Amino acid sequence: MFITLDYASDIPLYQQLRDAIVLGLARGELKPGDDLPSVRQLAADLGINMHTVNRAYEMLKQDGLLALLRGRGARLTTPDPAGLPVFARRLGTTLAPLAAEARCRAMGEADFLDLCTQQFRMVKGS
Amino acid sequence: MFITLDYASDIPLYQQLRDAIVLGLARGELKPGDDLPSVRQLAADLGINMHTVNRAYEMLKQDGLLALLRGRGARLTTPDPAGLPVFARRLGTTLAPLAAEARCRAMGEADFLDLCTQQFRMVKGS
Amino acid sequence: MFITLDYASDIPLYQQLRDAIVLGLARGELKPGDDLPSVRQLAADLGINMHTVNRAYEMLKQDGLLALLRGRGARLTTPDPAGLPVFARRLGTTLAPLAAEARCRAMGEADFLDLCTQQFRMVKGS
Amino acid sequence: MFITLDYASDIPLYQQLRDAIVLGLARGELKPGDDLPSVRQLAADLGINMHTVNRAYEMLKQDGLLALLRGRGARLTTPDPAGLPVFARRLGTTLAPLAAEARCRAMGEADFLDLCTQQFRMVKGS
DNA sequence: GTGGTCTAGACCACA
DNA sequence: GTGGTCTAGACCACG
Repeated sequence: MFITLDYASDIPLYQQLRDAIVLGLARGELKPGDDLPSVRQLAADLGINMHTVNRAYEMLKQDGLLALLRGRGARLTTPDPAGLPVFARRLGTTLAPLAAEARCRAMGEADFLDLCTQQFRMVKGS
Repeated sequence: MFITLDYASDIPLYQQLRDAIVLGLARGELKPGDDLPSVRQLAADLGINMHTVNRAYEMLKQDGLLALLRGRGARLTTPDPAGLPVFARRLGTTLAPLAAEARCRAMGEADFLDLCTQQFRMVKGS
Repeated sequence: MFITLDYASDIPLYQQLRDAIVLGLARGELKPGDDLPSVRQLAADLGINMHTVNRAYEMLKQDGLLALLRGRGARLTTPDPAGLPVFARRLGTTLAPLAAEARCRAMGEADFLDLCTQQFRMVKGS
Repeated sequence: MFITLDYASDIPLYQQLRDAIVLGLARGELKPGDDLPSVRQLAADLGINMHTVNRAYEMLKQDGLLALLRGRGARLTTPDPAGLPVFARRLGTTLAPLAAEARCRAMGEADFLDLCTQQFRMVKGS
C-alpha cells in the first residue's frame, strides 16, 4: 500500500489521501476490518501534517468507510449500503458536465461508455 | 439559454458558467458559429464579476470551444477533434476515484455503467 | 442483561456502559438491591479496561444510583428523590439546543413532544 | 444577538457557538437570508481562533442551515425539510438515555413531557 | 477581503 | 499512545 502525494496538483492533499485509501480498498490491498495507521503515524510517514491526515480520515468516516476509535486508532469498516444513493448522486453531479462536453465533442454514447468502462476496470488493472 | 448560478455550491462560479455554456452546446441551444455576449455584457446580465466571466471564456478557449474576438465578444467554434484525447484524459482522472469508490461499495460494472449512461442521456433529457 | 458497546461511537465507552446499566434499571432487568459485578469482573467480561468500568461506576455513584462496596463489588440503590432536580437540570441543558433546532426546522410543539413521548415509551418497548 | 462562550464547559467552543447561532435562529433574532459575520470577523469579535468559528460554520452548513460563499461570506439558509428525519434520529439517540434515567427515578410520562415542553417553550421565553 | 488549505505545536479526554 | 480540540500564522483560490 504505497501512497504518493502530488504537491503540485490542484487537488487538496487530504482528498488525494482519501482517494488513495479508497483505491486501496477497491483493489483489495486494504480490507474492511484492517487498522489504518494512527493519524500521527501516517502524517509522519507521508511527511505531512497531522491535521491533513485527520481530515482525510474524517471524510472516510463521513462516507461510512472508516471508524475512528478514540484512543485506539482507526479501523476500516464495511460500507453501509445506505450510503449508495448518496454516492450515486455525487457521481451524477460530477459526471454531468463531462457527459455534456462529450456530446459537444460529437462523442457517441458507445465511446463515452467505453471510457467509463475503462476507468472502472483500470481500478484493478494497473 | 438560461444560466442559473448556485452561489452556495462549492463549484466555482466561473466553472459553473463554463459548464452551463458547454451544456447549451450539448443540447443544441447554442451552436458553433454563434456569438456569445461580450464579457462585460454577460457579467452585467448575470450580476457577477467581469473577471469571473473572463475566466470561463478563457477555459472554453483553452478547450478549443470558443474564439475570443478582440473587443467584439466571442464566437463558439467547432471543437477540434485533436482535443478529444485531452478530454478523455480529463474524464479519466475525474472518474478514477469514483470508479474506485464504486468498487468499495460493491457496485458491479453494470450498475456503474447504468449511472454513466443515465448521465449521458440526461444531457438531452431534462 | 446484555451490554453491547459500540467502539465506533463518539460516545465514550464509560458513558455507554453507564447508560446501559441505567437502561437495565429502567426496564426492570436490574433492580435496586441487586449486586453488580466487581470492576475487574465486568471489565474482563466486556473485554475493556478496568479504568473504564470504574469510571462508569463512579458516575452512577455520583448520580445516587449505585453504592460502591469496598472490595465486594457494587450494589444498586434506590435513587434518592433529592437527585431529581439535578437530573431535571441536566435534561434541560441537554434538551435546550435540540429544542432550539427543532424550532429552526419549523417543527411544532406537538411534533416535538411526539418524539419525546416516543423515546420515553421506547425504553420499555423494544 | 449576543454570544457568550463558556471556556470551562466540557462542550467544545465550536459546538457552543453553533448552538448559539441555532438559538438565534429559533428565537427569530437571526433569519434565513441574513449574513453572518465573516469567519475572521466573528473570531476576532469573540476572541477565539478563526478555525473554531470555521468549524461551527461547517457544522451549520452540514445541517443545511448555512451557506458558505467563497469570497462572499456566510449566509443563513432556510433549512431543507429533508434534514428533518436526520434531526429526529439525533434527538432520539440523545434523549434515549435521559428517558431511561427518568424511569429509573420513577418519573412518570407526564412529568417527563412537562420538562420537555418547558424546554421547547423556553427557547422563545427567557 | 472572503473562505479553503496546510503547517506547527499545544493540551486534554479516552482507553 | 490515541483521537479531539484549540490556537497561531501562512499561502492560495475566488470574486
